[in-house]
Amino acid sequence: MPVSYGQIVASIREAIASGRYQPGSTLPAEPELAAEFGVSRSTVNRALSLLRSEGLVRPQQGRGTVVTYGPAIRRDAAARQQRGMREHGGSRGAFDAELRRLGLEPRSEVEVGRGSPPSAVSEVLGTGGDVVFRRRKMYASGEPVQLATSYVPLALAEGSPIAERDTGPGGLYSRLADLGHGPVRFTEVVQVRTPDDDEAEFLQIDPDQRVYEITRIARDSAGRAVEICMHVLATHRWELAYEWPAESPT
Amino acid sequence: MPVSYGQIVASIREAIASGRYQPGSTLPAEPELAAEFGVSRSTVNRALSLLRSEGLVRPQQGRGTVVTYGPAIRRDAAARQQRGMREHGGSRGAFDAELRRLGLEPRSEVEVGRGSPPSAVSEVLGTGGDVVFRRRKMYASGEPVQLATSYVPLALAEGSPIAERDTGPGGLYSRLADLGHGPVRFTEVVQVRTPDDDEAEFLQIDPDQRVYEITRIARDSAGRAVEICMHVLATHRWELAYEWPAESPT
DNA sequence: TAGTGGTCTAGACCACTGC
DNA sequence: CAGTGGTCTAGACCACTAA
Repeated sequence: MPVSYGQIVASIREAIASGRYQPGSTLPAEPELAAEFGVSRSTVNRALSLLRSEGLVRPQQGRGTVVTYGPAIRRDAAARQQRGMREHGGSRGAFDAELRRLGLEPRSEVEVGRGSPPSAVSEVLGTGGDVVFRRRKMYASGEPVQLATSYVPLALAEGSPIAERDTGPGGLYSRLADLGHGPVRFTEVVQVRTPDDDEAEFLQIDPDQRVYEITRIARDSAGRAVEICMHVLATHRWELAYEWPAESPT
Repeated sequence: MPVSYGQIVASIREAIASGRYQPGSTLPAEPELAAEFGVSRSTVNRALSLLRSEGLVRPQQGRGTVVTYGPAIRRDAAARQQRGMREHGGSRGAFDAELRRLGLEPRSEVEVGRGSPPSAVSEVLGTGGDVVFRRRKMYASGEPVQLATSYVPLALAEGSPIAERDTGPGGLYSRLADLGHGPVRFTEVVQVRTPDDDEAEFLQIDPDQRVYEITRIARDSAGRAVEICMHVLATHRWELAYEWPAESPT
């Protein structure tokens, strides 16, 4: 009875969990593992591919296969929208504060523009018209970790810092509040999928790894959607936290 | 230049998205696709494996590879804990109402017991002692879709319907309210990982597909954790929805 | 029984790394 | 240069399905 591919996955995964292979260390080479398990290198390679797609291991051509460091950056959805959180986070809002609290160095690149949004977005915003979009690339201590694109109806954003590169203290939501459309209620929908080519390249992940796609809708006190934001994050680097009261006010 | 595995994935994915391959229909056989793309069957098989791990396609030995029906059952975390939702949902709480609204037939199997919880759970509950656990297997129109295990401190649950198979109208949270420990605040943490063998078998998914692992903590008005519940759901069948107010009361 | 997908093999060629 | 992982091949055997 040959040793199956799944057994090799389980065996290596267990060896990592138990500490026999330390994070940062290099696994035995594929031909070596093939000999150890008594299988061909193809079979070992397939097993390592699965572990790579989980983010447990990072095979590198010419170097070897290294065990990845721990997992998760926590994204706390409720806390991000707290006023206090935003104002302590420096000029760019929640992402900065979030990462600094974890001892990481946040950095963002913003691209601002106008145009017609994807149809799914324009349906929710209701206005048939154009939007201001803010496309952000976000880094933690130099490593790319998140993509986010915000859409705000052009009629709201025009003439305010929302349409500028720097939205000022407190970020986008504080500017919406200045305009009398401060968001009072948020919804997020979380999905998991494989990244497209652009996302995979930016996040430095493989096409068979997984990303969260998070769609947030911010509504003002009149119930109008004033911003839609789509986030893309690698699932093996992030965990998502939510908090809400038992009986939400309507 | 050989046609690469990634191109085949992209090509088939696109053919499905564009409707050239309809949900429920069967793809051309692997040897046929191999001829079409000019590659070996191994390469086609690998490409289909990836599409299978995404849940886009379901290869079946002896039958063929069928295109999967649409994706998502929505799990609305905030709405689940609304009193009105619970009471309209029949006897077993939120899950039933959730699925009925989607036109699916809910069914649950519950196993109730006492014992010492996993260490991570007992840390949060604070009490070093035992718990009542409620392990549920949940089905939608006969198909297994969710695993959930609740932990409630034994001191709280003892002598109440919480420790029985049927928790009565409104479910577990209504019984906690009866005891003066009705939850007023919820937190959930979402992670994505591969299923263990038991989960894969119950959910009828492959070991390289992905599940959400959701950890919910329910707290009473004193801030005490009165229940911890862990959910396991296949990522390709569910999307998660959250809703919360801008300035949450402390 | 013929045809399907699941899996493993032995070998090959490649791009890349580090000495 | 030798050694690494990435990928593809041609073939094999298996378990399973449907006729």
